[in-house]
Amino acid sequence: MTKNEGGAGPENAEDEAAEGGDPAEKDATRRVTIYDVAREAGVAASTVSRTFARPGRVNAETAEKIRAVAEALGYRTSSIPRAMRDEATKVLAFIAADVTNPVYGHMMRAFQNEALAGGYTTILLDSQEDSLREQQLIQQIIPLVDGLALVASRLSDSAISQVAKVIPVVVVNRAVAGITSVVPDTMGGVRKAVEYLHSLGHMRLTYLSGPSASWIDGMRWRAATDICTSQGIHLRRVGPNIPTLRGGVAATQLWKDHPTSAVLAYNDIMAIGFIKGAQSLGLRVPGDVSVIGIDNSMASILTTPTLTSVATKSGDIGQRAAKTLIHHISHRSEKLAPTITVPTGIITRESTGNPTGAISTDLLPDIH
Amino acid sequence: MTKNEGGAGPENAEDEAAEGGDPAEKDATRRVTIYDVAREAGVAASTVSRTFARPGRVNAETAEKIRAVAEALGYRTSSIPRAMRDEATKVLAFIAADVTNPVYGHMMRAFQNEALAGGYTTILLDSQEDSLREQQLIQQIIPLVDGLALVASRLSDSAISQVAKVIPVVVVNRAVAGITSVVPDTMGGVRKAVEYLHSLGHMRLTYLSGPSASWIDGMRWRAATDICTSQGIHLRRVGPNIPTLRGGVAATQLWKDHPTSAVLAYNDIMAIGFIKGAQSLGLRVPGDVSVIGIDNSMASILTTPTLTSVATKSGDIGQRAAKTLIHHISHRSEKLAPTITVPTGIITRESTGNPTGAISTDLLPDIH
DNA sequence: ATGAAAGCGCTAACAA
DNA sequence: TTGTTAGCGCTTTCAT
Repeated sequence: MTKNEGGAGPENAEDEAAEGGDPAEKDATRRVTIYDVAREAGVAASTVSRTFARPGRVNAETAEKIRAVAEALGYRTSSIPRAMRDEATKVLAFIAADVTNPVYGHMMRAFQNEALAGGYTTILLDSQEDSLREQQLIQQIIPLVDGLALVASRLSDSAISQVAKVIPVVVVNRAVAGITSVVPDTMGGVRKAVEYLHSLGHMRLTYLSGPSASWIDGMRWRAATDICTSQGIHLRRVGPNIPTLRGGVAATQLWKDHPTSAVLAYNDIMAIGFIKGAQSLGLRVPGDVSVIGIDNSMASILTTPTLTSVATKSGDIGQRAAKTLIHHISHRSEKLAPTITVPTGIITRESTGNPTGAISTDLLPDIH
Repeated sequence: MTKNEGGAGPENAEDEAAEGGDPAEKDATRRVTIYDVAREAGVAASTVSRTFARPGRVNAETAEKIRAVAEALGYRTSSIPRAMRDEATKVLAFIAADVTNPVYGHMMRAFQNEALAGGYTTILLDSQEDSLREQQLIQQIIPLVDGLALVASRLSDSAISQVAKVIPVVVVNRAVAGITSVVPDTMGGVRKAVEYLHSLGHMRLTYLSGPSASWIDGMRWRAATDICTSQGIHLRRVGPNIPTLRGGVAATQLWKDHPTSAVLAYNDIMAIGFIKGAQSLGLRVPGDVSVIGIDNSMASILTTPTLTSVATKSGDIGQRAAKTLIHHISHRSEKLAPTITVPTGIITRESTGNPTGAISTDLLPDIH
């Protein structure tokens, strides 16, 4: 890899001064090394090395010349040998369960920007919601990076702890004992949603759960349970469901056996699917059923009605995750930071309103 | 890096059997190497190397034992030394302009799955639509990967050619002379859209263009020009615009100075923004203006009215890109494959209909 | 400030 | 089949 084929190479015809009876008649298809640069610049390889690895430890003029030669020769610094010696590669991996979900895209961006500020490059990996694939990706990538952000990981707690022994890890949208994690304030967000519904007059709520392997889904359900209990609201759970539009539509069928005046969904896209499903049943939203999503994604303003949603600032999460991870890397011996919670809010839109009570009982008299 | 701190480590108290008067009293914080494994297993380092790098060239029993020891010691294979020697790392980089856009997420997935089938791991990088950042990411990542997929690159043709001299490259959603590229059949897609509008009776069309640095935007405009000319349709261009919902809304203002009965937007999200803008102007879609997007993203079925859109199978593009790139890597000397075009279709939904003619002229009589 | 030379972890070439 | 040994490109002592 990393080299040209034998094709045309017209651009460096004049820089091989000492070419005549040259000592190394290499095949001319290798990549350029510090030795090439050193020879060309008339210095020792170590000087070239220092120029790039330890700026300042070399005479400014010498460095200048070396950089010029390196540039002309097309030399590229590489973090690889550093990695071989157990040193920093200055690369961070962000392993998400689903890169197709814009929420993670935004999180990754914030992560990347924060990482960049610390001198790190970020690479994104997609586990496709598959724990085996996630495990393989992690093993593949460990040697290349200084730290890992495991986002909505589908791995078991013990598997994550295992990984964290080998390399600095921060888990996102999940908590694992002993590992630093960054999570949204689920309890707060769900509370706001439930209290809002309560204030509207809703006394019966269904939670449309997400993937069974999702830790955060469990948190959301737990939060809903706690809050509904304390508020005296009747709560039901439907699921697990596939967290897609289709999954939301399908959930409508399960919900309608025991309808409630309000529904809280695992995420926006499922909430929208549910709305579509309800509408195709002839129900009106929010007239017959109020719906709240979670994520506050762009989709929430595209649908009709627009979707009330619990907003977690994914940007903040990404930023905190990067900051924390970088701190870990540079202070490996320090005690682990505790779980970091990012605040959450609720954005009210058109999908929520006062319950009419009429339709539900009318339509489906079998609720007890 | 790659090692635990000296902190609490209660869980592995039993696996250090041969610890007593050990020969190498290393500092115990290094990562485990093939030498560690070799010593522990009582074989030569090269045998361990072969076990992982060249399976089959080693006695099954020996290999078995070595694997066991390696596992116990926590040894991890690394492609790094291979990379140092200019050999394969079996990693591919997928550099996209915007990971926040689900279109690229899907493309990346298909790419990843195809790559996996060929034994490659894929990493995703986000240039954030910034050519400087893209350039830096590329330089950073080149030493770690065997090939690059440049998706919707914002780099100049010459910069891309430069990169392609150093490492196998496939450009996606763009064509660069001399570099293999995978692009949607823009001409075909736009033709279908225009012909469809024509069949509906539309004779005046506006193209809402995207980012000025986008190669594919140029292609779409060019295709629209060609086709409208041959069909005798009046075409206008509005933009460049930021390819976001907001950008689409803003474009409405520019459009309304010279309204047309139909609008083709650079992508779905802009099309939806345009619809929102038009609606807030009191116009009905498709009654007063028909709108077509490009991408056929999920957003197109979330809005009201649902959006007619030109569908490019991003999955197919990703797959072809991976296939092509891998072929390049293993056949570097071969002549470059030509541009690969992926077919395109049109999905008609509610945002398009017959022109009424009435409103436009009525509302804005200054069109000539 | 710079050079010479000894590694770093791993693979390849050559023996055995 | 396995061990020995010599690199790979770069960093790092240790001199100078």
